[in-house]
Amino acid sequence: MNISRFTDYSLRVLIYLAAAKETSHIITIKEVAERYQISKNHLMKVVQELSANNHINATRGKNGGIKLNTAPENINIGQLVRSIEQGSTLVECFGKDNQCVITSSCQLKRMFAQAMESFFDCLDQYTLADLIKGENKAALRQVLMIPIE
Amino acid sequence: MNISRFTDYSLRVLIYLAAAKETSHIITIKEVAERYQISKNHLMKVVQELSANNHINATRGKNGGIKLNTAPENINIGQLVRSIEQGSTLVECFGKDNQCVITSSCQLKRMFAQAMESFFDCLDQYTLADLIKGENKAALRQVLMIPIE
DNA sequence: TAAAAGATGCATTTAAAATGAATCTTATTT
DNA sequence: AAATAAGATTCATTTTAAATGCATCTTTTA
Repeated sequence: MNISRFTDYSLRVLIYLAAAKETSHIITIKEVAERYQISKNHLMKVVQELSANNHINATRGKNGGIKLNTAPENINIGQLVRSIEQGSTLVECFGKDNQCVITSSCQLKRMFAQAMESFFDCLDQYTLADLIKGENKAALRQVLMIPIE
Repeated sequence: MNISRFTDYSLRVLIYLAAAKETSHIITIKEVAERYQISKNHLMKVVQELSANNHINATRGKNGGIKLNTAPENINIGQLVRSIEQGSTLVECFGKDNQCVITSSCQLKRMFAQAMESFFDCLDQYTLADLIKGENKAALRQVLMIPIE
């Protein structure tokens, strides 16, 4: 059972931006990629999607960068992961080119769909704010080398 | 979000065996692979693991074959999928070679672990028997061409 | 107008999973 | 015993989706 790195990176970007909130310094994709030591190219695409979904605001050009578009309290983790992982195929029968011969008389799809809902419902309890509260915020700023100012 | 074909096939084998229960005819891996139109080689490995976990009984040699080792009512789907998918890495930080720099101050792992538990807890409500009850059993026997006798 | 940011499309690489193939082991039947 | 038919095991190969890289385009500001 696994979730794409794309989704993982999406969360990392949001965590970075949330941890850097109330900080004057401008955050670029390059910086985020460097601090996490991950592919800038992949991160570009991640950012692009987060931007398309209005979770973040990306501005081009000199002094451009990325920032949160919504308060962390209003970014729900379940909704977010759902939207990114939407289109993924949990098992063959969820997919477009399903070839399983018992599909018509099989209850697995229903069952798995329900389990998946439980998964997301659980994540629905959390917002981005929950990920950076208390001691975590300072710790994240330190390890990500985000200047406090 | 996805689950391996290996797990999918495991469930298909069990469904086949459960649907063929109370039938005198001996079931072989070859037959199951043919009826589902899937790789026999892969299925061999699936069967091997199901056998190792005592879910099914495999006998070698002439007139050998596979059969359920437990009543379908006693094969819990959640427990089964958990055991097969155990060792999988939901996201990087669940894995052995985790390189994520914020791991120590990140709440995602806890959160995802909880969501995964919800997923499996949901599947825990079902047993193999639930997958072959009512009209489903006859329908499965038909599409899988299992002789009724 | 140059530089610095993100956007986009295409190509390539990677890693995991799936599959194939060959051989070994076990059991049964003749 | 020998032949046959089943699963078990190991190693190699293929497939596929995901990730990454690269090149170019667009936008913004100094």
